[in-house]
Amino acid sequence: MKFTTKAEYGLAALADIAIHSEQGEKATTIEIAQRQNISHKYLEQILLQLRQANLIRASKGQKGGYSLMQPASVIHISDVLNALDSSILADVPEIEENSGLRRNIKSCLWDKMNGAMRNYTDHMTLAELIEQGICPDDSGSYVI
Amino acid sequence: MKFTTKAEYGLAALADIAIHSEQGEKATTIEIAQRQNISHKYLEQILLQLRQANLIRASKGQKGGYSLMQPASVIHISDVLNALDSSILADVPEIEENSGLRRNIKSCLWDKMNGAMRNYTDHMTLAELIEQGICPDDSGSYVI
DNA sequence: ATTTATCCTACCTTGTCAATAGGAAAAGCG
DNA sequence: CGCTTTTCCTATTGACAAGGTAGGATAAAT
Repeated sequence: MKFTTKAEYGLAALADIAIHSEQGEKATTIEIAQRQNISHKYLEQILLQLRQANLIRASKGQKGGYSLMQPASVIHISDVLNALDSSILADVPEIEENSGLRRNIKSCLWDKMNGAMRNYTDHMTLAELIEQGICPDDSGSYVI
Repeated sequence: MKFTTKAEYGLAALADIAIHSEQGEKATTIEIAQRQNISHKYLEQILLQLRQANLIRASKGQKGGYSLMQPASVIHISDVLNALDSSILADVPEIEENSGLRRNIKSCLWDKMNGAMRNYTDHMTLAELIEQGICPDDSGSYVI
C-alpha cells in the first residue's frame, strides 16, 4: 500500500534524533538530512510538524537543534504517524445511508484493516523500532 | 487510512452480482449502479476491470449483463483488491542503499503493516463478506 | 433494423504529494 | 553591537493520480 515519504522521513529523523539524544547531543536539520539522505528543506517542515505535535523539542541559534521530548520508549509509532500523515490511521469516513451494500462492506473490511494498523502502531514504540533495526520477532502478539 | 472508491464500488458491485447470480439472474451495469448508488459510467470501467481479471463473466446485448465466474466462496478479497487498486496490497518499493535508518524502518514497519493487510484479505472470501454483512466475528484468527 | 447492452479510449477537473524558495526571528559568540 | 547559525513559517510549483464524464464501436436479442 501507499505510504508517504513524509511518514518515512519523519520516522527516520525521529530515530536519528533519539540516538543522538541518548548521548545528550542535539541534532540539527542539516545533520539529519545528510545522514538520512533527505532534502533538508523538506525535512525542516517535517521537524516543524513533529515539534508542534510535542514529540521533539527545538532550540534555535548556534548550538541549537532538536532533541526528544520524551524517551523513545514511550513514543508510540501511531503518535508519529498521526502527526505526519493525517489520513493513514484515520477512521474511514461515514457513508450516506441509501447506498446498498456499500455501507456494510466499508464498515466490515475497511474498519477492520484500519483497526489492524492502529492496533499495531499503538503498541509499538520508537525504542522498539530503533533497537531492533530489523523487525521485532514477536509475531503473533498483535491480532486483528 | 485511504481507500479508493474504485475498490469500494467494485466490491459492492461484486457482492451485488453474487447475490443475483445465486438466483441465476444477470445484473446489468445500470441496475447495479442504481442499487448501489454509483455513477453507471464509472461503474462500467470498474466492471470492465473485474471482467478482465476473470472475476465476472459478461454477456452483451438484450438480456445481457454480468454474473460471477466462480462461486463467491472461492473469490478472495485480495483478488478483487488487486484487480481494482494496484497499490493497496502492493509491496513497498525497494529503497536505495545509502539512506541511513530509512531502509530498516521501511522493511520493518511498512512491510509488516502491508503483510497484515494481505494476510487478512487473502483469507477472507466474498461469500463471507456478503453472508455476514456485518463484520465476521472471528476476531483473533488473523495474526500479524 | 432497432433496441439494449457491453466494450473501449480519451479527456478533464480537482486535490495531494514532494519538494523548492526565501525570508523572519531568536540564540550564541566575537 | 553585529555576525553567524540555527529554527520558524508561508507561499509556490510541478507532477501525478483519483474520480469521474463523454461518446462512439461492437455484439446480441427481438
